[in-house]
Amino acid sequence: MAAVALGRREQNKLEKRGRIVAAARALFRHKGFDATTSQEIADAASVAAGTVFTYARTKDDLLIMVFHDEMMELVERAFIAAGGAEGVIDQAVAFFETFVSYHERDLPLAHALMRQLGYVGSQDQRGLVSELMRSLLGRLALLVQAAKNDGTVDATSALIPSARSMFAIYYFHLGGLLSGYLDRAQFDRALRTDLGLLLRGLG
Amino acid sequence: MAAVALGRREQNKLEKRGRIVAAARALFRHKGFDATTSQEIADAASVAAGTVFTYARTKDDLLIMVFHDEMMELVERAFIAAGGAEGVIDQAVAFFETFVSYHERDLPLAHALMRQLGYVGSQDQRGLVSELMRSLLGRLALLVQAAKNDGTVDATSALIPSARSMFAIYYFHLGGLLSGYLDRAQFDRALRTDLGLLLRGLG
DNA sequence: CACTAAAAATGAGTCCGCTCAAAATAATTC
DNA sequence: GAATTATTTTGAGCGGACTCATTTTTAGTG
Repeated sequence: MAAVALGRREQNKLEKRGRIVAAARALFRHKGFDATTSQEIADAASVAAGTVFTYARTKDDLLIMVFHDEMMELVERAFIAAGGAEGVIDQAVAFFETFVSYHERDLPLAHALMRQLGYVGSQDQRGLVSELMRSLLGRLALLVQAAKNDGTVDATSALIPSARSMFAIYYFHLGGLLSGYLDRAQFDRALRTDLGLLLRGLG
Repeated sequence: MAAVALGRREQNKLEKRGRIVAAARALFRHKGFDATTSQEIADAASVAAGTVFTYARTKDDLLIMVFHDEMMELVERAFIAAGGAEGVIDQAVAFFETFVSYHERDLPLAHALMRQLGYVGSQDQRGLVSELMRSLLGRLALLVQAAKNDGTVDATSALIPSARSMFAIYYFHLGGLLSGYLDRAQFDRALRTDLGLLLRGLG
């Protein structure tokens, strides 16, 4: 194997970090974010209480870390799911529903995550979040590009603005769903309606 | 005066609540949200530590309360500001810039507020937030309605979906601004671009 | 007015996220 | 391989949000 030029130090750190994030993930899923104490995470990862905070500045950072990897994969799955649909709207809906289905398995945790995404504090977080956002908007932009080639979408529409507007609409309604303003059916309807509006345009 | 059918009890509660929220507002502005302790708020309002939490379930609730009244007024000011512009886009931009200017006077506090809006916990919060949202979307819808009468906006466009899509776009970029991904100039540009896209439509 | 019931205020105490000085461990130098 | 330096781990301790049994205040009643 190449690239095993990591000393014992780096090896250990990487492995320890993995244990901590895995412990946090398991506990967050099992007991919920708030009900999980940093001490429990430390115990489950077999490290001292303080060690947790050398790998994550705050408990919130830990939440972002827990989601980051899974979400990066989800983006790919969502993109594939979108490919199974016809037309930008249905593709976008399929894309976003992949995320919603994922969140529906643990709504409270998804809610906790959304709190963090709305409040990116540390530099570490910013890095992880913007990486995720770039990946997600990139995939969405590919869908728009394909529609432009089809002639469904106007050739002059800018890719990134289109993608982020779609995401903005999704994200707004996701907030409604997770905060309990909308049920799933209302969410689906609102998402489709507003994406349709974006495609046709107000004017 | 009519409607002074409030007993001493209700009077006192109302007055005390006012003192607590005012104290919280002053301290949040002066020291920041995190740096302000609930004990300080209690002291400034001349109540015991525990009393604060009979008027607000959590410190976060207090933040929502602090903003609620001001934001309700801001909606009206934003609507008036929008009236000074021509065309839906410029009107919407003027509308939203009223909020941004307001937030710019205390970006960290605005950031803290946004964290809460993304995580509505208690029933109390839901009430305040949805009241605010209804008011805001209502005003935005009036702008769209006016544009429909002008013929600028298609007569078939649904009012509420249009208004909330505009808001979703604004809110997404506001997050970028407050989290430090965008500076003010980038924010302004992105907002205008994406609102324009919504008006013209992708298709 | 006394008296009782209900509501509100109180503040000492609990719990938990996070810090930081000291201890342990790994890398480096001679 | 001993001594030195650099990095990582540790866990007792601190600060602060929030709780709840007790006390105080108000509203109702004869």
